[in-house]
Amino acid sequence: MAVHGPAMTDVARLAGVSHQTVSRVLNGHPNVREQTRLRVRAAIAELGYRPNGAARALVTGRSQVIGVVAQNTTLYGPASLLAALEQTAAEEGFAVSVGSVRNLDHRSISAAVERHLSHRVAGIVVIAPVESAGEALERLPKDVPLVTVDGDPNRPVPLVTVDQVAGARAATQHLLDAGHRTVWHVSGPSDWFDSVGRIDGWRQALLAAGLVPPPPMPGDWSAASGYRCGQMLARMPEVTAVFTANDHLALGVLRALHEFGRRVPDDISVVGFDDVPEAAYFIPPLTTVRPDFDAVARASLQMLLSQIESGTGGALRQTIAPALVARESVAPPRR
Amino acid sequence: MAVHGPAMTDVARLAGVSHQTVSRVLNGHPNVREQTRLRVRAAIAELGYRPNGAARALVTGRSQVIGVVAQNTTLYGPASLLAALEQTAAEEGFAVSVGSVRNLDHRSISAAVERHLSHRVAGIVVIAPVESAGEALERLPKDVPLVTVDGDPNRPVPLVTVDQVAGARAATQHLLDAGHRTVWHVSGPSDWFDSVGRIDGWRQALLAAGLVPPPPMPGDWSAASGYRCGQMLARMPEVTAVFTANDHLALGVLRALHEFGRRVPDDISVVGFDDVPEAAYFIPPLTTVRPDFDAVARASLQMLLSQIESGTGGALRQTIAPALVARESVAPPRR
DNA sequence: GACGTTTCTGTTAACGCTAACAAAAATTGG
DNA sequence: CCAATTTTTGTTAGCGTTAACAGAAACGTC
Repeated sequence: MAVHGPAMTDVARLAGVSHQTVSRVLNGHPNVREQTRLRVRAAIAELGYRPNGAARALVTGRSQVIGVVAQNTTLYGPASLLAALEQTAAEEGFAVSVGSVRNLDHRSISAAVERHLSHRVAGIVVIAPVESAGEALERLPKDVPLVTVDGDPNRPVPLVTVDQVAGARAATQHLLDAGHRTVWHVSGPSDWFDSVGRIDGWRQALLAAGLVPPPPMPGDWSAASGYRCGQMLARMPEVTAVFTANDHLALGVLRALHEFGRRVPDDISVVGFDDVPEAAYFIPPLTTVRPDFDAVARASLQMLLSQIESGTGGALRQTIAPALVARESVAPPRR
Repeated sequence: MAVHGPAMTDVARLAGVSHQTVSRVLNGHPNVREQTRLRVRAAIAELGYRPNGAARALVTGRSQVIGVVAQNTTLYGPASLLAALEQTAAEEGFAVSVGSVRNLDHRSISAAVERHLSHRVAGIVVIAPVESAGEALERLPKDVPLVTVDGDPNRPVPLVTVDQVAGARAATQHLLDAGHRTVWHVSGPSDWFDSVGRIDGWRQALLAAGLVPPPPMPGDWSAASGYRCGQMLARMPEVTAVFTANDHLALGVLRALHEFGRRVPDDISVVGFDDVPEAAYFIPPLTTVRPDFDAVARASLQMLLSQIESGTGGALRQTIAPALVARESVAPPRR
């Protein structure tokens, strides 16, 4: 395609120096005379020169790009995470290349990672919330900086994760504190670690209160499945409090309860997870748990960068605590 | 960082051929003996060789990467678009590099584009829904394949866009057909083309029916602003039908109406735009307009690829028609 | 079997940059 | 003012790939 822009030698010629000096100016090398630096900068500006990342990547063996592997970036959680990662990476001078994936199975993940590797990305962030993803990761080249987000807590891979257990415990405790006798749970898909953690936290809170957890009702994150679970819950008169694994499930539950004439929070209290921006405008406004996606992004990127710089692939671990956001969907049970 | 993987010459040595033959096998060049091809493939597999995209990009002047510039990829529309683009691009063997941007002003956009250019992306897709973005685009190098999505219809730049006007007209007409005397509108921010188009379509439908459009109420896409507008609408007894510029605005309106005891659809009908997955679980299920993001992504990518291949920067234009999705939030007005 | 074609394979030279070293210029100290 | 040092600049050699051309095999044809 048409005119290749000017190269370093063109800048050098215009500034009356060698291309190496231009390179030094570009990379902030200290030993360049101020006057020379200015002349080079002027030449760069005049020609509209842009360094060629490919050439740089070739010679240094590493591009200023971070690869992200994620599934379904339409969901609120992954989308927020991706956006936050991109922002943080940009601040550090890194671009973000997305390799989204339809299914989080071995092959898809490996393929996405391969694509990133062949572009010589500096490091890879895998948003790997399901079991099958973890396996794919263990057979990756060991020399590629890697961080997983919301991945398997039991794998020896650097991991940043929202503290699902603590969040779920807080949500459940909040309902117990309001006076409810027990709390039901609409869960996410059982192969997501997020789901498992949230089930776990809910169960812990109940057990700690000396209660026997009722069977969790399995959903799939969607409002549709929340609606189906809600239809069952609505018909069970003993249910007064429900914790759903995310806000969209809660939305479905809310509608089912509404249809069955069970009022929220008067008859049943509901707590969600994620704090999607719309949660405050559900009917009624939803009490929920807000994970700090920015913090997760920052932590993962920092972890990745330290690997990139040091070259060591330490198996670190960092957990971000979420916060409960109280709104109107919780009230004491009526007696 | 550790071991650089094997290079083409290593494969060549193992297979007993020249590196150029390896290159030919990799690029599907026809004139290679079947037997040689197999030997090379075997060597590639044995060594776990991965072609170096940077080297390829350097010599061809173009990487297999498409840059996407977008704002706020957390919103449903942009997120869906991004995901669809990534899918489509992957099918064509392209990676997608995201340069999201806090504000869609000149400088941010230019900066994001610069970043992409310095990585020698093959082309750029700008999701540029606001006025200020357009200006930045006109001063870009002319030789970079570029497509804008949801951008300014009046600029000489290749553009793919959802037919906002037709969608809004359909939504409004749907309400008029149900028997409503007029239709109110809660709009998006006035600097978004999406908003302008939707206002336009709404207005057209009313004018075509011989009606005088009431003043549109300005929102900002958020449920919060929908809620504020809804509080006003709820107090106006003459209002029986509302078209909101997106589903989240509709959610806010629904809640305000609910609080004021105005029932939907019995007292007031509401139609949204976007068909977010949750819309079917609002109270009541929301009638809305569904843009086909996959189609938009396919069209933009195809347009971009044809520019990349041909080298010509034709100012094409393509419009994707959205579809009305009827649910329960619309009913005839009570007399 | 010699000759022109076609098909396949190898050789060489970039692409634009950084790293490593070499040379020149500026600075210092006596 | 000369030598020793430090700072600044230039030269050369790759990084791993593709493009362009050159050379070698294989295949017909007479």
